[in-house]
Order: sequence, then structure tokens, then C-alpha cells
Amino acid sequence: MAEANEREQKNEQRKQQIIEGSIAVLKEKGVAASSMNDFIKSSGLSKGGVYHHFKSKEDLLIGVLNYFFEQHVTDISEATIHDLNAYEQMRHFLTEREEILERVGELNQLMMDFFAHATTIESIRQQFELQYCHFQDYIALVIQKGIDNGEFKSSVDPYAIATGFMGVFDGICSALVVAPDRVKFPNYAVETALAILDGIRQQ
Amino acid sequence: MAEANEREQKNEQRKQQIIEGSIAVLKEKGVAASSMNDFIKSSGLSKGGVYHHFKSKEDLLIGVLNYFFEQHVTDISEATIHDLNAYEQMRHFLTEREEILERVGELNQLMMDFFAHATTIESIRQQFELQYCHFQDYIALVIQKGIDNGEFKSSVDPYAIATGFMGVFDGICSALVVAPDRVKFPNYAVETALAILDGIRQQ
Amino acid sequence: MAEANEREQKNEQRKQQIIEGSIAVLKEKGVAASSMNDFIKSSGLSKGGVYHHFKSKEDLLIGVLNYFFEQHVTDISEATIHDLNAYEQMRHFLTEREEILERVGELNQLMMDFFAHATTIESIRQQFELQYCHFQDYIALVIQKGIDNGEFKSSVDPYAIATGFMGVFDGICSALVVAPDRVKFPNYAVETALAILDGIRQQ
Amino acid sequence: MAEANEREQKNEQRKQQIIEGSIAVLKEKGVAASSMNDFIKSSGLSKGGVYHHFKSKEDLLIGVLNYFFEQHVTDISEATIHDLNAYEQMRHFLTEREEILERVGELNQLMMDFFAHATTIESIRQQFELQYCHFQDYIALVIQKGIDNGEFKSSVDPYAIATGFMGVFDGICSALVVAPDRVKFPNYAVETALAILDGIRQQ
DNA sequence: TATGAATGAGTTTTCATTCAT
DNA sequence: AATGAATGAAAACTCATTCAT
Repeated sequence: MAEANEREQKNEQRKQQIIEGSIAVLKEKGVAASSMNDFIKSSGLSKGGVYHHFKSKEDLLIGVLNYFFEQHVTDISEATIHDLNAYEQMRHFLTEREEILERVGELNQLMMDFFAHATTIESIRQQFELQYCHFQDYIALVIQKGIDNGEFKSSVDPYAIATGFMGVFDGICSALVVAPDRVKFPNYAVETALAILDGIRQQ
Repeated sequence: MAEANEREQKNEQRKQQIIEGSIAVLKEKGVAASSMNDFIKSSGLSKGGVYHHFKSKEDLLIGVLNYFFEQHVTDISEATIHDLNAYEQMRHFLTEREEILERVGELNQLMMDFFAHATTIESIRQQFELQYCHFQDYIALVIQKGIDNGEFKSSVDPYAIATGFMGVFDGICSALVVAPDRVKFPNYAVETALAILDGIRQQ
Repeated sequence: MAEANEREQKNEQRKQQIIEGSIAVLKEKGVAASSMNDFIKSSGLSKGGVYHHFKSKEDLLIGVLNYFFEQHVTDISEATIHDLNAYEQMRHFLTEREEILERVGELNQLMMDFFAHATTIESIRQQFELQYCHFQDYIALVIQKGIDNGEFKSSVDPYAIATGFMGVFDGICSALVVAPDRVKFPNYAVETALAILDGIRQQ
Repeated sequence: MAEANEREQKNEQRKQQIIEGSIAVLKEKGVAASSMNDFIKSSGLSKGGVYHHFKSKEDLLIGVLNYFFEQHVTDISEATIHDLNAYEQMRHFLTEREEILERVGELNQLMMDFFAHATTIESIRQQFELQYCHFQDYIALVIQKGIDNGEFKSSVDPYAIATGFMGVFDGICSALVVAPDRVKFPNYAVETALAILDGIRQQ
């Protein structure tokens, strides 16, 4: 029993080792240009060794993505402060937790790259969808609360604004890849997001 | 002289023929999965024939992208109505020209796909950057006009809002790929964009 | 001593367990497409476990073949009835023991498959040769008896006819794989074999 | 037009060149053990060159098989002499055309090997089936003629005997692989086949 | 005895590109 | 201008076998 546990732990370590090597490769070369051989070289293991832990390239890529979500995307609901009203809650999220936003920006290039493969690799799309819905639901909920409180206009569709809110960040991150000199992240995103909040506020 | 002209025209026609075939392939298979052979088959020409007109795959891809921008991205400045103030101008753009937005949505999947390769293929990135800057400058200009008019708050950074504005559309289009059931396009984008406008307005 | 015996018995059981699993795999996938991993999975043991009992794939394959011959190929001499003359003996074998023939047909596909590897793997060829000679000797003996009795023509070469006799069965079994709709087994084989017997009979 | 023809001829030559190299490899290594790389090396072309002419290993293998059938399996109906009755016709075929039989024996090892893959590769099975049916029909026809003539017993099933007839050759060829010291080919096959003919004759 | 992580040469196939015609 | 045969590096993946535990 104890042995089995030890082995499993070692396996997990190995997997992590492979994933971390792969991330380094992916950051350098991009998803499309990274080959299994690259991941294998970076892992320090042999071909068979890597394939022992991940049964295909897709499998490894999903492993990387999961690791990413686990490590880097802090659960937004952790940032909730229950005393605040909806508006303050959102503001707080935008202005006080800037570290999160900055980290998002750093990882952005790789994320966008993965993201683009959501089109081609269904299982990657599903991973993204899961994360996306989670966020979308949470933000829509906060906005709904704001509507119920009378903070936001009753004409607001909480899902539209939640989607737009997230879109600002995703879209600006995309732009960062295309025209890094023209886009200041997260500043521009925060300013736009605050404008959205002001725009839906009840005067 | 006349002959030379005729020849050039035929050349242009051939190029277009190749590009149009390639677009059909790209829409069906995606950028990463489309091979030169696929483009060649769809062109009706031979290998050598296609390579005569485009010296590499990258070259052809850029040709496709240019054709795309020329054909499908209506120059935003055409939509300008000079009698309107900045706020009305933006509103008009969002609510009266919905056909444009819808077309953007349709092309989005392929664009996102191309976009992914902005990371890897520098020349593709440059094409996107050119287009991006063009739009960004134009929108920032309109917003600046609104600030000067006193329509918008003086604290507004026109480039931040222009960037956010575009980001909403790009970001929501991305989301469309990931979670099509959760995103209504262009509705959500328009509602968010209008909220931004309301948010930066001088009360 | 007793312990040593118990151990050996357990070993034999393990080997049999591995072989039976392997046969199931071989029937489903064919010899060429079956991997050591498949055999290991089907055995319920681990990699090391199987390799402990069979030192290589070839070794396991030979084990399977032996098991096969032991289990399924009833010793033809058991079917001998000593009161009968040679002609009746052969007839009896063909017409009264049809169950055997049918079983042969069922196993045929796998046998043919193994057989193909007789070319490549010398040790498999040797196993087949052993079995083949055993049968050939026995049938040739019966025919020789018939010649001595005056039942069969004295011009007959007993080994030629014995070989041909077996060939009819093997050949028709092969044909069964290639053109199952065109071959009725064992009917066609029995009819041909009876014709051979009639053909060598002294009128 | 002339050019197109020349090109096609050259293509055919290339294909033949690849096939002939492949046959040499197959004779030496066997079907199962021969890799595409081996065929490529033996062809003198590059990887892509071979794949230009044969789109997969299976495709090449079928090419080899066809070439074989075309080159080596003389159409049995060519051997027909119309003045002879059925019995003499069959005898003639067995005793006068021994060169054919001997050549069959020589090629036998490779054929058996291919044959074994009829189980695994459907397209190879189909090629064999085609050839098989062709022969079977022809022989059954001759036997039917003999029955109609009163040469053969009316109780004879022509397809059973035709199948058995072919089986003798196929079966003995198999035996040749397994126990070459115990099998004389084509002698044993001819003697058995003649016995079959005698066995179905009307006394 | 038994486990399963690890090895690495090997497999088939793809594909952007070149070049003689 | 156009053809298509040829190149060869690289791709993803397999698999019999070994060995530390």
C-alpha cells in the first residue's frame, strides 16, 4: 500500500517533470511548431519513457493545459470579499489584484497559442470551455447581484456584460501578440473594464 | 507593351484562382492541417504551377491574408458620417452596421486560426499588426474628438478605450470558438461596447 | 521437496494462464498484429511477470503452438481400428470422425497465420515439421499396409499419396481463408480424399 | 500527347523497378519482416520517390502481387487443347506442363507468405480470391465436361473436385515450407492429382 | 516471483521544396 | 509558364526487452 503510494507519487513527479520541460519548449517554439521529439528531449527521458506517461501528443498537451489552469489561474471566487457590493467587488477585482492580471499577461502568448488549437483539437477546446463557463457564470452572478441591489441598470443582460468583460481581457491579450508596442496590458484592459462598470451603473 | 500588360493580368488571375481555392481548403481544414498539396489540388494547377506564382507556403498564406483583408474588412472610415458627434458616430457604427459585425463573426474562425500563426510566422504577424494599427488609430481619433468636444470625460485615455473597444469584439469572437452555446454574437459585443460608451460619457 | 513440487505446479498454471490469454488475443488480432503488450494485458500479469515465464515473444509463441498441438490435434493413431483393412480404415477416418475435421477447420485461420511465420521464425517451423512428419509417417504406413494387402495398386508411392492426402486438407483450409464463399469444408476435402482412395485402389 | 505517353511509360518502368527491388527483399526477409525502408533502399529511389508511385505499403504490396500474377501465373486456359477429352486434358496439364508447376514451386515460399497475409490485409485477400475463383471455375468446367461426356462418374461434384485438385497443390506447397526434406514437389502433387482423376473416372 | 518505469531503434507516412523537361 | 517526379528531413508512434525495486 505504502509502496503503491510512493510509486504513484514518483509517477506524478515524472509527469510534472515532462510537463515543465514541455512548457519551456512551447514558450519558445509555439504549439504548432513543437514536436513530440522536442518534448522528449526537454524531458530528459527517452521516447518510450515519455509515451509511458502520456499516450499521445494530444494527451501531453492536455496535461500541460491542466497544469496551467491549476498553477496559474487562481480561482476567481477566492478573490471574493463578501462585505462588498457588486460594483465594489468588481472594482476590487480589477484594481487590487493586479498581480493576477499581470501573470495572466505573461502567460498570455502561450495561452493564445493553445487557444488557437481549440479549433482543431476538440479535447483542448473542451478544457477551455470548462474554464470559460466557470468564469462566465461567476461574473454573471456578481452582476446579477448588482442588478438586484439596484446598483446596475435593470435593462442589463448579466451574461452579455460578463462575456464582454472577459472579452476585453482576452481580446487585449490577443492584440498584445499582434501589436505589442500598441497595447499596454493590463492598464488598457482595466480602464476599459472600469468604463463598462460605469456604463451599466444606475445614475 | 500591351502584351506585357495582358501577361500580368493573366498572372493576377492565376494568383487569385490559387488563393480562392486555398481559402476553401483553409476554411475546411484549418491553417495548421492544410498542406501545400491541398492548395495545389484545389487550384487546379500543378505543383510547379503554384510554385511559379508563390515562392513558398508562407508566401501563399500571406497572399491569402492580404486578399482577405482587401475583400472582407471594409474600411471603417467609410462608415464615418461627418455630421455626427463622436458618441453618435460610435453608436451608429455599432447599431446600424450590424451586417459588418456579423460577417466578422463568420470569418472569425479562420481569422483566429491565422492569428495563431502570428506567433510563429513573423510575416503573418506583421500583416495583422498593420490592420490592427489602422483600426486602433481610427477609433482612438474618434474618441479624442469626443473628449475635445466635451462629450467624453477628459480623464479618458483614447488609446486605452480604443484598444478595449476592439478587444471586446476580438475577445468575444474567441469565446465563440470555445463556447459557442454561451456566447451570442454580435449582441453581447454590441451591448458591452455601448456600456463602454456610456461609461466614458460626461454626465 | 513437496514445496518444490507445489511451486512447479503453480508455475505451470501461470504459464497456461498466459498461453490461454494469448490464444484469445491471437484469434482476434492475428499473429503479426499481436504485440507482447497484448499478451501481457490478456494474462492479467505484469510485464515482468510474463517475461519471468517466457523469456521472449518467440518463446511464448512456441509455448502457444505446443499447447495447441497438445490440446487440439488428437493423435490420429487413436482413431485406428485394427480390425479394418487400409481402405476401410481411411474411409472411417474421413467419414466417421467428422468432428475432428470440423475442429481443424475452425482452428485453421490461426494455424495458417502461425504457419506463415514458419518462414521467418525457425523454431516455429521446427514445431510444425515435427507434427507434420508424425502425421505423414502414420498415413504412409496405413497406405503401405494397403499395398501389401493388395488393396492398393503396387505402383503407388505411399509417401506421395500421404503427402497429397494431407495436402488436400491443408490446401482447402487455405482456400477457406481466401474464398470462403467458394469452399465447403470439410465436405469438399472429404469428397476429394475419397476420390484419391478410389484412384489408388486395385480394381 | 506523345510526351504524356513517354512520361507514363517511364512511370511504369519506375514502378516496375520498385516492385522488382521489393521482390528481392521479400524473398530474402519475408513479408512480415520487410519494412518500407527496405523496399526504398532496394529501389534506389528516395522515400518520397517511392511514395510518389505507391501511396502506402499496402499499395506497394498489392503492386507486387499483381506483378507476380501477371508474370508468373500463366493463364491456365492457354494450356487447353480442345481436341482432348476432359480426362486427357487434365492429364496433359499435369504431365506435359511440368515447367509451370516447377516454377510455381520456386515462387511458392513467397506466395505462401503473401498468402498468410490474406488474413490480415483485406486487399491482398481480394487479389487472391480473384485468382482463385478464376482457376476454380476453369477446372470445375473441365470436370463438368467430363461428367457430361460420361468420362467421370455422375455423382461427382465438379466444384468439390476442382477445389480438392487445387488444394493438393496449395497444400503440398505449404508442406514444402514446413518440411522440405519430406516433400517432393511437384512429383507428389502430380501423383495425387492423377489418383483423384482415376478415382472419379467411370469404370 | 512479480512489478512497471524506462529504453531506443524501428515503424509508416507527410510535406515543403527543387529541378529537369 | 507549367509539369510532376524526386528529394530527404521530420513527424507521431510502437514495441520487444531490460532492470531496479
